[in-house]
Amino acid sequence: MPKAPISTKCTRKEVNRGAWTAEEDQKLAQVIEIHGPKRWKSVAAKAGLNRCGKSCRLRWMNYLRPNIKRGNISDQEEDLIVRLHKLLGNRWSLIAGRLPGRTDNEIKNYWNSHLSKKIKQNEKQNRSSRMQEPVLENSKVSDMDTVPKESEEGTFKRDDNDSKSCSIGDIFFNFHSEEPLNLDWMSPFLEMDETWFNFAYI
DNA sequence: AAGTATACCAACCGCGAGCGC
DNA sequence: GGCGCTCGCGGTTGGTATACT
Repeated sequence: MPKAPISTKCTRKEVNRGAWTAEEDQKLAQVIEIHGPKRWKSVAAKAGLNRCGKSCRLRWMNYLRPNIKRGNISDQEEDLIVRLHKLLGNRWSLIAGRLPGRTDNEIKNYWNSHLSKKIKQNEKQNRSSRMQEPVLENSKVSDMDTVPKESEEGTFKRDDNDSKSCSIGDIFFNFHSEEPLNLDWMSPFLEMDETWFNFAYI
């Protein structure tokens, strides 16, 4: 008889769901203060919360953690999010890692509700304005043209071998530069993870 | 004022990776 | 090596607030 797949879903009937109460937050924070943010299943049990570990982790990561900023994403932060998304695609945790006090969930929500629309609008405007411009020989492509299509749609893949087409120079050096940059040397780094990024993005 | 549409965001879900046994 | 558990991530859902008709 085949074994049932391991479920990560909180299926216990008695498990609390939905919005967290102030009391639950307090209990969770107390237990984490003592035992640390690990072993979420036991944290939930120790706190006497009828919540699954996953739910506790999410609550801690997005709300209860110290130094969490809420709301009012500044223009600077927004600009950074756009640039990072251009580079990394939907790797929200990496993007959040570059924005102190912001969570991946918040950035993801902000992107989905604000920025994705904004960018689509910009694209439309760019396209329509380009339609009216005369086509110049050897004319330089715009920033948008250097971004992989998938990235625009938010489905940039981690292992995308075509990542060379992402205009990393726009992000790291001079976002609005008119000068073409030779960035071939950087393409190997595009396959790497946060480590190189911490090094490269200052 | 009431009903409907849209925007926002907290929370949930499924999946994959990492780790210890 | 295989299994089970835990964690983290990204996609999605659903409830609430606000705007619009």
